[in-house]
Amino acid sequence: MTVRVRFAPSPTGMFHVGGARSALQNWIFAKQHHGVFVLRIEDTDTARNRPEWTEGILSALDWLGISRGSYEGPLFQSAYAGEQAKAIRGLLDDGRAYYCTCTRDDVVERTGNKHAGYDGFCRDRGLTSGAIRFRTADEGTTTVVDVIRGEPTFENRLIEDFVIARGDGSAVFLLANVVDDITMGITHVIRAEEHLPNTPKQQMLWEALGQKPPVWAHVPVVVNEKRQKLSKRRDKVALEAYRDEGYLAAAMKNYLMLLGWAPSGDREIVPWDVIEREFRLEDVNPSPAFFDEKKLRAFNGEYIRALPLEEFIDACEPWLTTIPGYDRDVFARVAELAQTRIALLSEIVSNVDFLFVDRPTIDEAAWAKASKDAHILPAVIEAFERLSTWDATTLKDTLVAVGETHELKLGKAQAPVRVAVTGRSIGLPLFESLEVLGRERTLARLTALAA
RNA sequence: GGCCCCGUCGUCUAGCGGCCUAGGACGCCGCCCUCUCAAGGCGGUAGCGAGGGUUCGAAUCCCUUCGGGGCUACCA
Repeated sequence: MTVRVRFAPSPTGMFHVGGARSALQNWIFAKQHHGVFVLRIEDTDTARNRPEWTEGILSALDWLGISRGSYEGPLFQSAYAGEQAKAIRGLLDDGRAYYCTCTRDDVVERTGNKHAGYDGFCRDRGLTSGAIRFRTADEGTTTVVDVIRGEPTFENRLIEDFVIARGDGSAVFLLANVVDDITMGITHVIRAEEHLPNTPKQQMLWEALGQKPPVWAHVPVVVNEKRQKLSKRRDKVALEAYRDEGYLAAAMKNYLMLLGWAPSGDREIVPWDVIEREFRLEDVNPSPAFFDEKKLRAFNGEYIRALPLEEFIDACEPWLTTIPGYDRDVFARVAELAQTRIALLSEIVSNVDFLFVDRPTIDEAAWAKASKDAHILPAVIEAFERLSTWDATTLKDTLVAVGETHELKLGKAQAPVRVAVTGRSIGLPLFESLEVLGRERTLARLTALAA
């Protein structure tokens, strides 16, 4: 039997990093077993269903290396309404399901317990319309065999007769999800732990529909610093947001896979093919993992530094081309110096923008500090003007000399020059920057601040 | 409230009865290097939630307890 897994996101307008992790895990599992990865868009909630949302999912997967055409789909849950209706009909005919017209309030009123599950009021009323509930067993237990969690067991009497279809006949998630999985021949369901409580219900459905349940694997949820499940509402969860800040896909993938799992040996930053080879679902740590952006950022810095120079330059361009006057050749001359100084690609802008703008914006706090020694500027200008060669070494020697006559060490002497020329107190090595900037522009900026 | 899951440094993890006076990574701190800032090098900080067992021996097995989380819709 060939392995078939699925990734089934609902279109919400952004791609959740936790979803990215699940997608990657499913993808690797399929690949390891020479199986098939199915992408199913769960679009049955009309409130969250827009074509562009789906496109967002496809491009996010693309970014992660799960490219279009390399998997089955996208399939749409809405396209399987017929199968779902058929399954519901069958369950009704078999007496496994029944119509119910109770509202939540009715149930609470009858049971006097706002936490109580459905009381089975409509079981034998022989209704022919309303929502449809699945009749669960009153005794016994349902055991879910889970690759990561062992065998969680649930008491059937505590599982209420749950709704499988709305009043209009359309399938509800629990049922639609199962019918689609059956229709698509899914053999392994790898998804987030939040679905674990649903699993006994879904397993009952698989069995009632005459199918052997799939192998389940509930991976731990990704949590925030307060150890709550990462939510779109309060946390930074959009994969797109990280991408736009300049996180590299490779770093993100590596980091995501380390949430709940680790490759062999005392190492964490490893090539993707090692992860693909070594990852084992059964080795996934069952406890929730904190999404630590600090660590992700450190990983990203390492990945950026490991980039061949040309690739680094290419990778920076989407951010650099937003600077008027950007020139690739000029950037290429300092790229190597910038590479060790950024952890996010977006940070490249503040490191090199002074090379392209007419006049840098002077950071006030930086100038307030550096201007204490700004009295050397006229002497620096004079010395620089006399230079016959304009290169980093000469510039440095010159500033050292000027500094000495003013009893300023290089560390002090460079400050006003740096701020005047780049606008900031921190940045690329100064003399290489001046060399690339050129004599004319350097002197103009020094003169402007010397006053 | 009920059900279920989880519990090793602040964080992510290694560990699957002796190799552990618990290893690595991020963070943090210090030192070195140094024109700023990084990068790099070196060193340091810090943990088996608690209590009972089982065993010659427990981070590893069992029980209890405490703590955290998830689910609990005619959403997915």
